[in-house]
Amino acid sequence: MRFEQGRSIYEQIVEYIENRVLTGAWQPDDRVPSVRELAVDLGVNPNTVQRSYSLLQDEGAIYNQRGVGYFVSSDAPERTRSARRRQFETETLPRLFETMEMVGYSIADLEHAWTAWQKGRTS
Amino acid sequence: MRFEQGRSIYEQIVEYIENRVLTGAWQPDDRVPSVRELAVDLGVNPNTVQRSYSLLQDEGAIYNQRGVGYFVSSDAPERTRSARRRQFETETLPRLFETMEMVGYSIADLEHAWTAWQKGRTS
Amino acid sequence: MRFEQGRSIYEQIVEYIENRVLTGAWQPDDRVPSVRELAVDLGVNPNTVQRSYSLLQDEGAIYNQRGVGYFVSSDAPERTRSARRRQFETETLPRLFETMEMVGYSIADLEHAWTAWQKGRTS
Amino acid sequence: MRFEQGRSIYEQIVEYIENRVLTGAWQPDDRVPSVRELAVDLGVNPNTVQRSYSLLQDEGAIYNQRGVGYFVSSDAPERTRSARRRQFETETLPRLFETMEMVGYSIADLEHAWTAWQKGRTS
DNA sequence: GTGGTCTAGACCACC
DNA sequence: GTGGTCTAGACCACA
Repeated sequence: MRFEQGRSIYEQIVEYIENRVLTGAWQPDDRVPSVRELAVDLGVNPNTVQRSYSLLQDEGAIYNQRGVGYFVSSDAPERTRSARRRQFETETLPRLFETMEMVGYSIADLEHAWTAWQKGRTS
Repeated sequence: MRFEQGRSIYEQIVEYIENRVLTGAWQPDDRVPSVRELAVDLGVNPNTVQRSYSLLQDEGAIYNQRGVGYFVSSDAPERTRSARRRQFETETLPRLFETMEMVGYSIADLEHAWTAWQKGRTS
Repeated sequence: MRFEQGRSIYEQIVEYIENRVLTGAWQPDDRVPSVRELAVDLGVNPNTVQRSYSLLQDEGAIYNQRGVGYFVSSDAPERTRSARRRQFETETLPRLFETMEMVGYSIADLEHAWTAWQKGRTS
Repeated sequence: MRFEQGRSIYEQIVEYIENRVLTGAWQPDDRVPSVRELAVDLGVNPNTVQRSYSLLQDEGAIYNQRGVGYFVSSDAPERTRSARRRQFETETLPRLFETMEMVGYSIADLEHAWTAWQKGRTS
């Protein structure tokens, strides 16, 4: 995984893990990688991973079993999905529409882009 | 103008001015407010405005006439619009589509949201 | 005449006038344009031209006849030429040579550039 | 390091660092001094160094690793060298040649000066 | 009047 | 520890 610059790394890790959960790659009660393990994998400071895990735990997406590790919560998928969806509707969409109007991007353009993107996705 | 927190002020000023240009509120060769003037208007430090102006000048959106002030470049609208559009297509859209798929938001849903937003816009 | 940005306008005007003198376009005791006249020609604030003229007068390149105008000094060509030459040898050349070494530009390269430049000059 | 007056400090810092890279004193992926550190070394304000680093980052000469520091880019030497060379050919040389013609300095004179300078360099 | 630079000092997010 | 941002205030060159 490569990180974009301009956004904090710990946020990108959170997003990465949420995506794993949303896509079902990680199932409820699966054990997630240990802090140190993931830190090595991502080439990142363990403190940074720790911060991401703490945040995810606060949100209830993962839980900790002392001395054992972190695990995916049973309701993580629904919880994460609804949170994302709410954020999507209240933050992403309004901004999206404003930008579209500003740069002259029509809803038709957007549909084309969507189908094009789906093709690229499946190929 | 009020500033969101979490993003730097000078970036929001840049965006604000670009929007002025995009919407045609400021025409090419119009003089933009002086650094000090805008600083007072926005209630920020002149250095902050200065930074925004320098950035806009680097992008070619405005130009400076020594001892007189800053002016909107003749090609500022097209330049800004195409820059925004490119960024929109390469950064915003892919992320958007991924999120849509992840949270189960269809292109039809998006069209509904669009028409709803447009109504709210005109009313 | 178009001005570069990054250098002060009054300096460029000084240089411009010195060049007229060096090339013989303006001869000793010729009258130079009035401050206002040149200011209009160059599309510049009269104060700026005035500043250039004052500087040239201090250097002895031009002299003023009250109520009449400015004139090229009799020794202006030699004076200017020797000043330029001194500056060239003490400031320009050392810097030039350092840059050449830094970017790997040989004296042979420079000769080629010279002949090429001369050709472009005559054509 | 002592700064010339008449040019901005942050530009001289940029040049200083580019020279370090060009001469190979600083190798790709070497860590450059921290902002605060260099500021103390040079006896200037950290903001000034920060400005230089931002500029160098924009040019791609250095990159930032969040929370760690700045590092020399892998292609910094070539990139910097070619940029300098381009600037040399398009800005320095034409002006040089014009001055030479104006003050009557021949290419032969210049070769002599070059060899003399080289001797002074090695001794 | 204009912009450009610099300092001093503070606060913050991040690693 | 690192860089990033912002403020306040000053000084300067320039038009």
